[in-house]
Amino acid sequence: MSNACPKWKRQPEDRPAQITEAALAVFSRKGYQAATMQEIAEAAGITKGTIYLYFSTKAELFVETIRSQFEEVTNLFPAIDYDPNEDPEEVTRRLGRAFLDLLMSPKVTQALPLVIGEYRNLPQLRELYLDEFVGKLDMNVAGLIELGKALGRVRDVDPVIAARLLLGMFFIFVLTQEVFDAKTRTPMDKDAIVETITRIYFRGVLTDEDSTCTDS
Amino acid sequence: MSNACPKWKRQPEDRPAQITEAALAVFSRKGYQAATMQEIAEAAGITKGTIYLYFSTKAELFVETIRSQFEEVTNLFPAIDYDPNEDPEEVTRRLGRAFLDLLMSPKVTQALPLVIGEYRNLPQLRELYLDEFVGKLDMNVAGLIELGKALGRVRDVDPVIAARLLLGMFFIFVLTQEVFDAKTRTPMDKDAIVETITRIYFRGVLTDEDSTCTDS
Amino acid sequence: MSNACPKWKRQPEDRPAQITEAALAVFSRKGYQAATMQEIAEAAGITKGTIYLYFSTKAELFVETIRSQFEEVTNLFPAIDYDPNEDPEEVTRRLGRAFLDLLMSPKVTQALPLVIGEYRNLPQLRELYLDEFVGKLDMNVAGLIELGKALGRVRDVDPVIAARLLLGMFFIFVLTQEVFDAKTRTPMDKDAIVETITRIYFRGVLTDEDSTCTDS
Amino acid sequence: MSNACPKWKRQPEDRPAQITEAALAVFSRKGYQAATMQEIAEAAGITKGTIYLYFSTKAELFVETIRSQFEEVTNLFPAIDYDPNEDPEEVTRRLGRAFLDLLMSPKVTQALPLVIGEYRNLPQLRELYLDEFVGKLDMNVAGLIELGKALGRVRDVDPVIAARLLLGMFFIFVLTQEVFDAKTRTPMDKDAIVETITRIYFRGVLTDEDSTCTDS
DNA sequence: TATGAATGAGACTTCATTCAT
DNA sequence: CATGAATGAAGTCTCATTCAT
Repeated sequence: MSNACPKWKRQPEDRPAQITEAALAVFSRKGYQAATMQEIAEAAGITKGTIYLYFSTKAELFVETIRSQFEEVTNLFPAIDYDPNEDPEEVTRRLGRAFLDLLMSPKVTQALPLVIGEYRNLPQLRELYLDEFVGKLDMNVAGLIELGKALGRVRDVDPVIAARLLLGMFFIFVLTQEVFDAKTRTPMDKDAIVETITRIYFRGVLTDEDSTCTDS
Repeated sequence: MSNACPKWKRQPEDRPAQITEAALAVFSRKGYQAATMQEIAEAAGITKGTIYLYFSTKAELFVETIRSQFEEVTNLFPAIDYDPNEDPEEVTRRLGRAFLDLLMSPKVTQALPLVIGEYRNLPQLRELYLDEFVGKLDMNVAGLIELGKALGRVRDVDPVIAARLLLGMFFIFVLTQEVFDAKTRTPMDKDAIVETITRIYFRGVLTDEDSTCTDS
Repeated sequence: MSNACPKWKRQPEDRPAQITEAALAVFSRKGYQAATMQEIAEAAGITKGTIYLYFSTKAELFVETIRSQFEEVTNLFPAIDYDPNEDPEEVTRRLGRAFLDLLMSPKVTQALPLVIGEYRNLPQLRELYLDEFVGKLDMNVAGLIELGKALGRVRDVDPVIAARLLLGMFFIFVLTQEVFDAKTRTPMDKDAIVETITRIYFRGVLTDEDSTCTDS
Repeated sequence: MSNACPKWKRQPEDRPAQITEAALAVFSRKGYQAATMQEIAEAAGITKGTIYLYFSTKAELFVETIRSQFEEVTNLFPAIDYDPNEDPEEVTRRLGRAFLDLLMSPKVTQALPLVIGEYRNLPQLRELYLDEFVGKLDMNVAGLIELGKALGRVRDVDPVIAARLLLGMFFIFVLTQEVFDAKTRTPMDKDAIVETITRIYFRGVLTDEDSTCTDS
């Protein structure tokens, strides 16, 4: 195909992916507006003009970059196999762990703040966030909760609200510890976080003493 | 008195506040970068140059705008009077309600995404968010949790982590329902949200049956 | 006159002079364009608006500032009393000294580069420089040279050219040593400069041996 | 070849030179501050943005413009071939002529006042003037003077001071006649100027009669 | 007289986008 | 396909000048 390419040739096989990867890195470092096509091109090892062969505007490049990240993320969590005999708390501790790893992966910690920062001017991002991210997460977790309810293991709560609460618990740590880098000021042990989330989500903060005698 | 003066309004005592208010509106509609000083000036009913009499750069105006919002918010929640005889769950339901109202106020729903969108290029925002917002919230709630622990009402959890989890539960709804406007697609009853948060935070999702016999 | 002025009152007796003095300092530090009315006002201990009570524009202030300096300078050199019996070389050494002192005074070293920098956009400066400065200097010195020629002491040279050459000899040192501050890199003794100028101007650089036998 | 292309000229090999040439013209007409990038671009037949592909700021463009002029000038005078048998006065008359032509060339008459007008805010100009212009001129001429001294032809004068005096003699005419355009009011014959400079520089203004008997 | 808040035109500079090569 | 020189619209910030007090 290439007539004896002398050095390393930038693989032209998957230019779009090559570009969105570089774009994510740059967008994530500078933000959407502050990032320049020049920088992105440099990061991708190509030149400005070439980007326009694959993406018609900067906005489109941005949206596609975000979409490709979200796709990769949501592709990761359908694989929840649930064994009804397993201790439900244990199931969720395991799930919670996987969940936090996912939400703390660079894909998410980079893409999320970008979406939050730019959804105003790029309406597609709003759809993307609500449908592809929150929506799919909700649906996944809500399904588990409904299952638990059917089995009498889970209380009578709104499954979607409950699902989103679990997301929120993880989210706040991702946002604060990772995105805002609070981990350098108030370090928190990842295991302790997962453990506390799991415990509170399942048992609540009150002692059993209270929990056995109170009825809300 | 004479509102017929065609040009030139005279300083209405508090120009800075007048400007930051207009600025919040415009920033919140367009984002930091996309907002122009021209627009902000128009929104404030003055001219571009006048802004620079009070704020030396756009960045400074932005940071001060955010700071003033955060100040107003954090000034609102020290007023937590806690009666030890009151049912702790009831206390928190009440507090939770106030909390959600606060976090769902325009001040927060406008300021937060701006901070998340721009903290990269404006380091002061990071401090502001961590110190003035998360930090103060953590401290407040963590205090209550410690009190609960001392009274034997609350389990042995890390107070700061537990506090932040509560914040996260509210936060995800603010972000999703308000900021991203999911309330127009998946409306959720505010009371149901607060009720579910309170119940889960205190009792967990599992039924009492489970909760009395399991030990994590 | 002043009803018990409490502290030091800025003498309102001669505002224009007070302002041009401050203006010279600021203009000279920053240049005409880079100097701001604000700075000048501060340097004069008054406020911006006040300047406009005495000078209608920045350009006018500038021209008047320069004019006042040139006036003071040219007022200084008519006082050349010439005693025909005195050794002409000695006369000029004395004059040269006074001349250099004058040209090296802050008035000149500050005003000259300003004129050179801005004569393009302010035609009045060109007149000022040519008429008030060069013209008067030429006339003064040329007069002496004509006198010398009449007495047979001075060779047959064009008096105006010769006069201006003397100015040039001093000028280059003022410009280079003072204005451009070369004195910090290639310090030169003031006396040596005056001595060399005098000697060369009167005797030329060639040795007497040559000077007696060559005829140009 | 095709001069019908409406938009978009392709890089004519040496854009930088094309730009600095246009810049010199505009700067020299308006001064540094008053010149606009727009005007310069128009003068160069390109658009504003293009200038920034070659010069990062207006200040850099200015300094480079000056530097390129000075370089061309200083590249012109090393070619002083000196024949010891030639009459030294004749040598210098010849050199003086070349010197004046050089200093009176547009390169110098345009660049010098610009330097004098802006050295305050652009420190590099000071270096440029002192090192590239005055320094190199001094060195050149001082070399000749030292040679003359070694041959016993030149008196015991400080070579650097003496060299600079010669520069000053030319300089004042350039400044006054050319830069300030005094030639339209008091025209002076170029040959007369060179002749007078040469004569005075070599023989002084005093008559031989005096020169043979006085000893300073 | 003096003030200084307000004005608004104008400059530099950036950068997404185009297109001749 | 790829390039990168060129474009030009747009935005921030400055500052001389005005004028109500």
